Amino acid sequence: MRYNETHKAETHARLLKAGVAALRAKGPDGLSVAEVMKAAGLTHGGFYAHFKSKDAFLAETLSATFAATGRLWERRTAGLEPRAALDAYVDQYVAPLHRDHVATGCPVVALSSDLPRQSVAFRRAFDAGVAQMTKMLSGRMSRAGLANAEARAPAVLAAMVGAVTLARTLSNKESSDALLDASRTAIKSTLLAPDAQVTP
Amino acid sequence: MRYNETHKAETHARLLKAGVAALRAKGPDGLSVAEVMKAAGLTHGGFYAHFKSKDAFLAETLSATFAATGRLWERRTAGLEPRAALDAYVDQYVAPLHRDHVATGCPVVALSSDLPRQSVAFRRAFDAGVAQMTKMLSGRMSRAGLANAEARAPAVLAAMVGAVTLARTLSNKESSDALLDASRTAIKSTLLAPDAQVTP
DNA sequence: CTTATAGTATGATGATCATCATATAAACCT
DNA sequence: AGGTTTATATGATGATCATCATACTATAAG
Repeated sequence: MRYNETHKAETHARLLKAGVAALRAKGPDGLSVAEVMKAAGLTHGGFYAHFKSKDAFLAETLSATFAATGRLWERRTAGLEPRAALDAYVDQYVAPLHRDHVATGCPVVALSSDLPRQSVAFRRAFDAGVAQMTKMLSGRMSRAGLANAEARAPAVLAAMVGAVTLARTLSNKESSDALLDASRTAIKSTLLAPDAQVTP
Repeated sequence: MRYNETHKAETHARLLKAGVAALRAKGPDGLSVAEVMKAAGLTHGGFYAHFKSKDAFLAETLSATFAATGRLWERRTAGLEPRAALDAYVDQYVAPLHRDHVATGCPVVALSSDLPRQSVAFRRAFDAGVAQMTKMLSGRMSRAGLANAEARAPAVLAAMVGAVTLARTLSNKESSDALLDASRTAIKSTLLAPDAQVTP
């Protein structure tokens, strides 16, 4: 059948949305083409009218995922003073709620170990996503008056990623909560380390 | 054919060894039964005489992997003074060499995001492995004269895991090296934080 | 009102895979 | 020496999957 001009673009967007919703939960390999099409209310055959390959789809989905989570975290700290926004970011990232929701949480934590086994396009998208996150954190840090933000942001992000990663591996809830508490505290004190040269 | 008593146990061990060699590189799902058998010089059919299922094999392989890397890190710091051993552990873990060798590196970094999609047995083995690593680090810390070792070890381990995880996602070598440097420094200064109460 | 069109559906193909049933063969025991 | 045993080999089964070829169908354009 013949559709209006925007129809294909709308379907494309719908497929991406379905991909974003499922990628972190199922992983790049666990996500099947048929499943994505079904989630968008279609059958498997038409997929290749929208994407050159599954790999291309995954790469595009990953970019969309980073973009979406980026917006989400912006929204969560919107309206706060720079310092409060930075604190809130760390507090909410290194938290049980984040740990317990892989499917809507940080894609770095959800997908990092799949990376070496994925296509070049996927890895490229991942790299860009991490760069975006680092830039965002660095921005938050410098707006909060911390010096050396650009140089220090990657290590801070690493500590945050590691905390949620390890917290997810612990089956004992108390231990996991305690780890998050300890990491949150350590990260915040690292933020105020000597070379941070806080401006008033 | 009939073999001597130890033959089956030897083959079992050989299969595990093949699994250990491949698990971190290919991931639990990317590793195929036939491939493991072939690596051990056998054909696929006999697999189920040794393991109840692929999942059971993966869980056993993961335990063996944690055990092997544990021994490896012990060996790497053997003979050093407690304080030097702790330093060496952090230095070698948060390092380019570790980042560049997924297949022989820390299983937590290599497999963390596969965890939610694996069997209960696998997750249990992972949990035990992390507990072992935490205990090992905690031991190193307290032998090095640091107080609160048991409470602080998990967060330190998280920062180490996060550093290598994030370093692996960065395609730019310089950025990745810089991240490792910064993280290593931050982790070491965290080790000496106020509540560490260093004993002379 | 007709027709060309383009987005989807149906269905096939070939690949990979875990798992299992059965056959084989060589060494241990008698 | 010969029958028994048992780890391993061969081969089949059914499932899942990415990808593609082809058929359909409703509508926008004429």
